[in-house]
Amino acid sequence: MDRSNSSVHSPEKTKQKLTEEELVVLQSHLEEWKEATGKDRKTILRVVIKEAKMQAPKMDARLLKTRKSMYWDWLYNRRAEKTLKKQSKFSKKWTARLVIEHQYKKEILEKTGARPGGKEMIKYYQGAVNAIMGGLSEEQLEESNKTAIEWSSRAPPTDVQAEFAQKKAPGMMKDLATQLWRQAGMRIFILSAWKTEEGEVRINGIDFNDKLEGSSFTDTKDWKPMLPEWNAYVGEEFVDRNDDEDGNEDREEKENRNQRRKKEEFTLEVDTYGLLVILDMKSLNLEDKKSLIRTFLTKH
DNA sequence: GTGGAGGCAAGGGAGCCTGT
DNA sequence: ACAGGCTCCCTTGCCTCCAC
Repeated sequence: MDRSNSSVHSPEKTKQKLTEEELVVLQSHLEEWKEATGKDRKTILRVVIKEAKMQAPKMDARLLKTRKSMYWDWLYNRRAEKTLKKQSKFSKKWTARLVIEHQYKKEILEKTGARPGGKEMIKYYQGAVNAIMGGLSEEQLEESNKTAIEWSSRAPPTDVQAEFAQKKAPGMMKDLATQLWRQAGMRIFILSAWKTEEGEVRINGIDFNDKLEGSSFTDTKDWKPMLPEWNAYVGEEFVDRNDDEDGNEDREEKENRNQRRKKEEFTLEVDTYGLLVILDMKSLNLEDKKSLIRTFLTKH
């Protein structure tokens, strides 16, 4: 932000630096910009141009055009401060469309008019999404847009998280383990805990070392002693997170939750006696299953 | 024989990248 | 700033491959 720092080389080619006032305007729209996509970014840029132009030094039409590019570049280059070069491969950006696909899943499938899973269904899927979206009001679409920003910047609701935990998380963990091994020569073993859509806590130890030029940790070492501590932590952590989640729950909801908490504690307690909780078998491939079952049998 | 993993199908949207 | 090309994503169940 040091104005005296402007380039002294080939001044005729050097753009005039953005003023502090212009930067204030840009900064005020940055967060909005980061969460927006495509068309919305253009809308934001228009607002920025309108506001920043008032703060900009006097200039002719040609310079003004350059200025607009500078605004765009300034915002674009700050689109993801933390990972400027590359978005994390683990991040997920929700769009209004993706939100609608999730929220209207049942209606969309009905709309395809075909048997789920068939070629016909796949063929008509996108059209069905478009039809559903076409049937929504401006307000509903705007709401989906807001939801998309909310889900991207904070987190999607628990049912979406549960689905992700089941369908995508195993692949993500394998990816993480592979990259850490390749890029850092690092070995990891992941002890995880997550909540299903039904609200049950599942615990899983997962290890890809035998697929990464190494031998399996879970297969060759006794990792059971880790479980009691982990279970205790999970018991506390998952309960706390729920209580913090929303402040406006009614009493009935709270009671249901407490009942659920008891069930969780029971599950976890059993676990501390040394039973491995491998409820999430679906998420494991054959090798991992064999490995876990071998470990399980060895320990009993 | 059984059962899991992974590929596959169509097609529209969206982001990224490159070049201008 | 933006066009165009490329790649990936998303949907669900079928089907093949493979290990046991």
